[in-house]
Amino acid sequence: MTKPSNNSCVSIKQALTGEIAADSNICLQGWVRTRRDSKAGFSFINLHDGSCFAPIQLVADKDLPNYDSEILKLTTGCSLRCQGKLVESRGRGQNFEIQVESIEVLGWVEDPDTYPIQPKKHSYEFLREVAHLRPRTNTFGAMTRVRHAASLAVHEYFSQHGFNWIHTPIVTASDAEGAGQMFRVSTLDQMNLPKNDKGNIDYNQDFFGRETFLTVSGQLNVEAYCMAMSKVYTFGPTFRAENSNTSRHLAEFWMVEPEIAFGDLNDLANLAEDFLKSVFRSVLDRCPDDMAFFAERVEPEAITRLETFIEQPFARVEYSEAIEILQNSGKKFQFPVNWGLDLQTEHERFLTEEHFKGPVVVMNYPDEIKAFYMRQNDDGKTVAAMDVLAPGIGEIIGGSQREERLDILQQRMAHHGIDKTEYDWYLDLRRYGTVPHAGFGLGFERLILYITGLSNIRDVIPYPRTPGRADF
RNA sequence: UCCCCAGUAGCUCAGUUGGUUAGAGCGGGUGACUGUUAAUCACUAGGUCGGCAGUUCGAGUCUGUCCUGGGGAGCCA
Repeated sequence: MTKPSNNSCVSIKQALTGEIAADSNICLQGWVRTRRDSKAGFSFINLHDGSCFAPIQLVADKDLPNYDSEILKLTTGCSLRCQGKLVESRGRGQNFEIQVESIEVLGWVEDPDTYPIQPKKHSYEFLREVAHLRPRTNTFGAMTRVRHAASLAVHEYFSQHGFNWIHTPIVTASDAEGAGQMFRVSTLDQMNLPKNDKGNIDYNQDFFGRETFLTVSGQLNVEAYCMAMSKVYTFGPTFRAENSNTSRHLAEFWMVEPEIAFGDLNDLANLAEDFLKSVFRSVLDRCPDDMAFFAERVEPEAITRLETFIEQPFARVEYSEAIEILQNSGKKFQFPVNWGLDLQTEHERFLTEEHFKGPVVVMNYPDEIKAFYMRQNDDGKTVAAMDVLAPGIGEIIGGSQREERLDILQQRMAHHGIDKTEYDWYLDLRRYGTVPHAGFGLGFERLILYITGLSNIRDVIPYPRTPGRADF
């Protein structure tokens, strides 16, 4: 027997936003956040269902048949279905509430004493240990809705600007993209690895007939589609096996990588700026309650700094100028500032937080510290690379114009020790109708960090994967 | 991977120069009270003080080591 259809139920969001007429009889389903009893003969139950930030208040009268047997025993986390009338609230704190006509308990909390999610402040560290239950908290509910809104905003922006979303592969054979350590993908018996005549592991016998890994970037693949579709982007999971233990790194994260044909580094910087502002605007519009919560409880500037970000043009500075600014700052840095060295975290922070007091695009870096595919500038010593630095989180976007000239790309590959045979297909893109093109990579979780004001990247993805941890 | 910090009740924390039976708030249970808002009040249950080894008459407290977590750095998105 199946239960009666519940499709007559509405979401708490629908009930609270005035979408449903007052005095309507409606059905709601959700989880109990708190219960308060009045001996005057009723209980208040705050119910949440993830549809919006606010819970809805159920007013359950003692005359309900299961009042003593069940309703008085509801604790935080219990799930229930409720039938009742949507009425204007007689109390303060909410406009509408539900005058309950019936409550059906769907799931009890079997041991309320040890149920980890309580209506109180928990530490983020503790909540990471219960990552399967933390979406029931205000913070993670809000983060989840904001993450969703930002995802949609990414797709909407690109779609409205004529980009095609390209589903680049997760499994790759490229092992030298220069973007970091890779996770091996293999079906070989780890206890009994086949060897070739040289005594090495014989990957010819592996699933793909060769060594394969999880992708560290969809960029090279998406460039090929860029050379046909003109404007493309990837948005998917990315894997780095670096032993990075910081609040800004994950082993599995989501990356957005647009690529534009017929464009140069300035076009790319324009795209980055317009794109970020559009996403922020969209999240502020879609998630006002969630953002208000972050501003109130997590980061007071959460909303105002996004608004400022949207209004102000990005500062743009040449790498060489940035070095001069740092050298003339009078600041004592722990790491040296010299032309040819990469910017350290402390340098990025000075530029964004003290000198420019806002986001900065740093352009045209020394070629020696950048990847092989970045376009050589005419000065012979820099490449057309750019980083977008944001206050508080550092590098949020890294990108470049790509080297579209076959001979120079081959020289750079040789210089970086890249095996040309592995990248012959990539060189084909320069042999057959090459055009100037450019693209960047955006760490999606870093974007969510910046939007929410949360400070640890493990708290803006449902199940964080970091060195030594792959729970849940 | 390197440097620093932390680990005490289900959770958040206090615990003095080493000294009897380790405390509080929240959460749970019981009761009182109230159109309540993380309600309030009273009572109550709940702890091998991260593991192991050591110093000491005596260790939550000191030492070593391991584990776990956090912050910072490197690497990067």
